[in-house]
Amino acid sequence: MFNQFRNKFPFTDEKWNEYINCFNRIEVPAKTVLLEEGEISKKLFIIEKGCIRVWFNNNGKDLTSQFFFENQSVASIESFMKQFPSPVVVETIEPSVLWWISKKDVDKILEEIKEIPELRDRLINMLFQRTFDYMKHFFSFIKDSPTQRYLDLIKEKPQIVQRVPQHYIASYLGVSTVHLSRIKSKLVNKKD
Amino acid sequence: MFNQFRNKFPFTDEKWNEYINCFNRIEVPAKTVLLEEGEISKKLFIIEKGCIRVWFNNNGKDLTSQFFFENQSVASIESFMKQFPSPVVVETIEPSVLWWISKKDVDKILEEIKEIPELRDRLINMLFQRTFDYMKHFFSFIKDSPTQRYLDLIKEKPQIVQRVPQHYIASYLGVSTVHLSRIKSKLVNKKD
DNA sequence: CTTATTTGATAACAAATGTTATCGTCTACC
DNA sequence: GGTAGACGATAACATTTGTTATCAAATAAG
Repeated sequence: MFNQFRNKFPFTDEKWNEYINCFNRIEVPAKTVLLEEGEISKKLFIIEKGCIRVWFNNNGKDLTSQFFFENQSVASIESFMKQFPSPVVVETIEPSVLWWISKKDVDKILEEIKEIPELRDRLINMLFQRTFDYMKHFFSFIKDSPTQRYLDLIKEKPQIVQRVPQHYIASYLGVSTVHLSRIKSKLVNKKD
Repeated sequence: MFNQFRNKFPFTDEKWNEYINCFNRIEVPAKTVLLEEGEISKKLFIIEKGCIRVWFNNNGKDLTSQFFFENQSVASIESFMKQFPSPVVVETIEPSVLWWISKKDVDKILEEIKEIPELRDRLINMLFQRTFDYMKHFFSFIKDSPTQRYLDLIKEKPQIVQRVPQHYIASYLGVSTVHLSRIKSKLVNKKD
């Protein structure tokens, strides 16, 4: 699982192994809640196999804000970083194989590597990039119609359209499942 | 104009005056465009008197993303910081008295004060805060109805409701002017 | 293999929102 | 003081989207 990243980090083999050993492998079924709303996040997950969604409760309906797939790391960033109660739920969609690392170990590693400016910059960049992605998603709610958002999703994140059940996609696009069905059927008819 | 901030900065009088002298006072009528869409931002503005909106063109209709009032600083942050073409237009709403400072002078000052960690942190915090505000605004588009957004606006930013023409508020809330009128009239009737 | 659950499509109706047009008021400017 | 333009309210109608209900297909669990 981790060997593929080995050459990206300037650590001694000893350090590398020490860090790898902080991770714990688990297998969970579909629809496993990894972090409840209101809970304080203590674990960061990396996906070996499977798929996770992050959502929050909005007047009884769930609104999906992000999807994650293989090799991505997942947490309620605000809750994990600042140890606030999480505003979101983290939940598997498919049966998944995950590796988790505790907040304590992450802090320890971050402390140890903070002298390596190359890594620090990469980390800050990662956080920024995620923030930008988030912004872009929100932005599209204001700018684009649901139909346009769906077309963009097909183009830019085909994995989501292919692997995720449609009602989660509807909740990600901010429309009802019925309306997403309508959108799809209109698109098909337009092509004819 | 600047004396009110004097005690917030740990500079010698000499440095303070040098920095103050980087600012240029201008008076402009209402609806003056301070930064065009696509232009690279070279000036940061501080408002002594008046009111500014930042908006972008979305399929021919303008969509206001932010309002600024007295004592706030205004720029297309992305364009000013990274010298990209601006995605937004910066435009006065009322006749305004502004102070501007050039990108060059800002860079010079930032370079000089980067050794003062207190100031650096305050600056980073400011940027973060603005990003959070932005996020919060976007978020409300997904979570809340236009009516709810309008009620929140009255509560949290009464200045906007009081000073800004209604069609700009409609464009800020993401609804047509007609619909904002409807929302207002429904609210009035409900109170009776 | 059988059954329960999940998923997705569709219809019928309701509610929200946009569009266009008209009118009245207010304000800036000559 | 008169006039053009900006601003806001309202009506009538169109379009988009949500809601509820029903059915069919796919999938998972026993």
